[in-house]
Parts: sequence; C-alpha cells; structure tokens
Amino acid sequence: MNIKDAARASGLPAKTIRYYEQIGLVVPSRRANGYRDFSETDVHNLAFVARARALGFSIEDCHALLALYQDKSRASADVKAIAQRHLDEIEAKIRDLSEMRDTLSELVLACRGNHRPDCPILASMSGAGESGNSEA
Amino acid sequence: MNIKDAARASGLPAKTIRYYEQIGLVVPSRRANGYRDFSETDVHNLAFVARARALGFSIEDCHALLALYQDKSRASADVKAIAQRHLDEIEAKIRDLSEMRDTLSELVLACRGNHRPDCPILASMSGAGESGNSEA
DNA sequence: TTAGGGGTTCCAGTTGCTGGAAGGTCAAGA
DNA sequence: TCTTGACCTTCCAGCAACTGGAACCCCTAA
Repeated sequence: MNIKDAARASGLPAKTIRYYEQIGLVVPSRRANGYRDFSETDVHNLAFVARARALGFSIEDCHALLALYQDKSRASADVKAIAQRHLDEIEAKIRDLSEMRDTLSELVLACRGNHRPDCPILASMSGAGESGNSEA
Repeated sequence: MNIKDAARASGLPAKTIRYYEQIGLVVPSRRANGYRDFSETDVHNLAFVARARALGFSIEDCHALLALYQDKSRASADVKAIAQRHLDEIEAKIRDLSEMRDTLSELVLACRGNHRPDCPILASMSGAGESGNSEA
C-alpha cells in the first residue's frame, strides 16, 4: 500500500506518517523503487498512534504504548501507569487553564470595552493591587 | 540595572529577558561596555509581560497588549477584544482536555492494572468498537 | 595577579509536525 | 514514443517560547 492510501486508512497526513517513520515509530518496508510499502499491520499501528495522540499522549508515550501493545506478555499495570500519569498531567493542565479562565473572565467582564483608555485588564497586568496597600 | 537584577525584579529568568529583547518585546539600552542597562520602565514592562504570559497570552498578544498599555489614547475595546479571543481559546482548550480526561479516566478505571496482558486502554486505541456492530 | 562572579554572543535542542523545493517514478493517453 | 499529471522521494526550514551550553569578555576585591 502506498503512503497516500495508508494516510487515508489511518487518518493521518502523509507528512506525519513520514515523520513517524523518521523517528522510528512505525517503519514500513520499501519496494524496489524506493516507495514505502505499508502492510495492514503498519496501517493498524498508525491508526493506533493516531488514537493515542488524540488522547493527548506524547510521541514518547505512543512509542511505549505501541511496544506494550505488541508485547503479548505485557502487564496491563504498565499500560495503566502510563495512562494514569498522563491523566494526572491533563488534570493539572485543566486546573491551570481553569485558573486562567477565571481570572481572565473576571477581567473581561470588568472591562467596559469602549473608546476610552481605562482598562482593568491592563491595570491588572501592570501590577494593580501589587503590594497589598493600594486599596486597604 | 544589570540583567540579573532585572531578572529578580521582574521574576523572569535572564535567558528569557535576553530572548524578549531579541524578538523586540522589551529592549533595554546598553552601557559603554556592552552590558544591558534596564530602566525602571523596562523592568515594569518585563513584569507586565510576565503577568500576561502567566495568563496564557501568546508573545504576539503580549506585544499588542504592551503597545496598547503604552498608548494612552487607546480604546479599552481593543484590549478587551484580545482578552476575549484568548479567553475563548482557553475555554476551547479546556473543553478538549476535559474530553480527553473523561475518556482516559474511564479507561484507567476499567483497566485492572495487574500482571496480565488484557487491557481496555490498549483495546480502545487498537480500535475496539470501531465499525459500530461489535456489541450492537 | 588571580579568582570569582558577573556579563556577552551564538548555536543547538526541545515537541510534533508542516510547508516547500528539487527531483525520481509510473500509468495512461495522443 | 513522448508527454502529462499524479504520485513518490529526500532534505531543509520554520513554527512557539524558551533553555542549555560553549566560548569568551569585564569588573571588582583580596
């Protein structure tokens, strides 16, 4: 199977597939003319990676997950550990972003958004309420 | 003020401050010996950027916000527009991450995490429940 | 004089692709 | 047989926002 068909079958851009080969994630065989030749397994592995990436796993994690997937004597604990760690990171990121959202939405709400220059958003970033005695 | 003091005062690493100068965000003057010489305004601007970055604004946004901050005849509407767009992006990101978290936490919960190979996490990524007739 | 703790520049690496240039290959139609 | 166009190949550069490190200069104090 040529790269374009592998791309269609896996849902990944051809460029991305070449990149994945380059970093050793999914390495198809080659035909005599130098063209990549993707097996069903290659395509399946690409789709596997695509789904893992969609869940936010890093390439490194995808590497490890793919290895575990192919290791029929794996322990599911190893898979779970990777997923749990990743889940923790996602939750941490959600917390960070939620804090930003809370602060930002307050500021946006407070800003009149008119033709005048006074703006609580800029005030906040310029250090308003810094050393605690500005409005005490 | 030397870069190390500017770093301490602004809360940014010296490396980052040099980078910000390189991209034209905050450009201090130079002494005869080639050392950067940070004014109070420079440090204030660096702290401004640090706070904007902490709210997740891109460097490009920081550029624009800093320009508005320095433009005393600005319209707060321009600031608000930038902040609102950024807020929308953050909320979109939170939605994406929350979806990942929901899927992942289900999978992690379902995985026994023992010495045996069977694993719903891998099953999910290998395409379980793909074409809709597997458990209908 | 020497040691140390500054400062400087520039280059490379990070993550995960993506775009583009330059060129080889293949199948089909005139 | 030649050409056209769609494919394929490699390699290089760039994105965001730094960060680490090498190699080197400067300044002060003992």
